[in-house]
Amino acid sequence: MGRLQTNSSAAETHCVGCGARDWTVCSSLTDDELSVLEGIRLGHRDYRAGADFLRQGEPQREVLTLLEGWAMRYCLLENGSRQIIDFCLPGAFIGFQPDGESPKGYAAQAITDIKVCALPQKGLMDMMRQTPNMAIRLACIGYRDQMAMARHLANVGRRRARGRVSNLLMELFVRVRMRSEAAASEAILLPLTQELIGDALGLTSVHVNRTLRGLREDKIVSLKGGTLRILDPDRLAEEAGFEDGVDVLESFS
Amino acid sequence: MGRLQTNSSAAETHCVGCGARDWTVCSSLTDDELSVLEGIRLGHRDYRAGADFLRQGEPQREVLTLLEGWAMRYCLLENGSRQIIDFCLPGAFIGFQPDGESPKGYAAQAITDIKVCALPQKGLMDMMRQTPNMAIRLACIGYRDQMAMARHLANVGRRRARGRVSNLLMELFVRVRMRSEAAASEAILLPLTQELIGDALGLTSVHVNRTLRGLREDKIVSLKGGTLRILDPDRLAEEAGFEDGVDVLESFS
DNA sequence: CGGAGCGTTGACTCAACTCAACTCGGGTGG
DNA sequence: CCACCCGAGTTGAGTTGAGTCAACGCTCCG
Repeated sequence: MGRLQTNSSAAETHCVGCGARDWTVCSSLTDDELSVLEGIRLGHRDYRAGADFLRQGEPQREVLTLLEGWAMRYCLLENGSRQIIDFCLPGAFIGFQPDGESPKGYAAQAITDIKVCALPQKGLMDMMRQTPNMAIRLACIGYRDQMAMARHLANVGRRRARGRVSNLLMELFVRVRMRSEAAASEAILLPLTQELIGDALGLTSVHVNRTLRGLREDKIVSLKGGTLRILDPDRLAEEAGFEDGVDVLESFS
Repeated sequence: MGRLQTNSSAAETHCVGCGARDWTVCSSLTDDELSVLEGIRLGHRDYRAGADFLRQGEPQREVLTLLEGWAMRYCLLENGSRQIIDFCLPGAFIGFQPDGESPKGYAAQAITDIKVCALPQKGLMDMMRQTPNMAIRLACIGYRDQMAMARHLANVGRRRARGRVSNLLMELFVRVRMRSEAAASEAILLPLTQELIGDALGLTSVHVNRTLRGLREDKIVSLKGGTLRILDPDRLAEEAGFEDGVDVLESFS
């Protein structure tokens, strides 16, 4: 379901040459540690846009690192609505749960076509026991993501629609910019529908639409056909509640 | 400011006898590891209700384990409003940040008078490098808290006031119940003002008040003078969106 | 050519906010 | 001991931000 091919074969690159490595768990591992990791990994996988590659309520024996494309983690509520927890960019570490046996509290879905690198939970836990470096790295990622989620929570809980949307766009802009070498133009690709934005921000897609119109009419941003253009960075930062403009970058994944 | 006394002295109990231990980082450490930890800890501290024992924007060289009382972590927004990230009960691990030097993204405040156990960030990191067990434990806590925060986010983003309040009360009830041996009566102590509840849920205190009135009039819960009484657990679970009633307990801290 | 999915817009509704007054209880100082 | 004050909780009236419902346009794709 959505899965394109089985574990890809010999053609698969080694971890050392991994394009996403700078953003993954694997960064800051020694070459030795990296080869251990390479020993236990289950290989790469591709999923189509829209594929649920991690299901809520099911236990999960694997952990995934996003290598290419956009994904998201989300919670499904009993009332049928969906809360998007976060948007994942290459390097994101998805699905880790200390207690591998208990059912996951969230699901994950591919937004664009994606490629992931799969690791067995168990093998990873074993490795953590032997190489503290790995355990530390995982802990760091866990707390970093926690911070990002706290910001997201504050955004949803305490800002009006315009502020929420501005804040999210700003955050995504920054995150995308960080991993593309050339920071030349102010346009980035944002493969999000208005419904996705709404589900991340606790708004309806209709209201996201109106809000975006407002921002467009005020010449602050334009989001059209998957392209986000920041027309007035200062105004946007203000609407978004970024006090220090773009200095906060460090704290993003 | 709010601090009652300096590091308490010899009277301080050993980690082995720590009353909060079952809920702390320290659980699941061997006696040896525990004595290492005991070697680096900075001692206990007491803070008055209302004291900000961890400030947003300042780097933090210490990590705290809550031993007694209630606390909260919160974000202050530029617009002056406050978003409560979570409520902390004894055992909570507060203030850990992989990169100890960068400023904290949130603050923490005592809700009641509290007692905490302080550890140096640096010492802890060193210990993690030597005892993988500790690193693993920290990672687990980080991901567990992440899950709790995701639930909180979903609650705030995708439920109406009545559902949010019900959900929060249910969660707190369960958490408090878990750490009190006798689960006899249905009443617990909840030292939260309506304003705190509002700031956690993205509501105004006025609206929390009306919502609580509604729940009281419907004979679902009563929250009066710091005492929470669940009058109709089933209805509450339904309002709160707890599908399995009280089976989800495991996943709480 | 016809759908399906996404975006856009308008008209109407309603949940939650704002503002403001008033109560109640506990603490404090004269 | 009493008057006062302050913080928390209540309640009402009016406002508004966001949701709902519904129609319609556009584009891509089969």
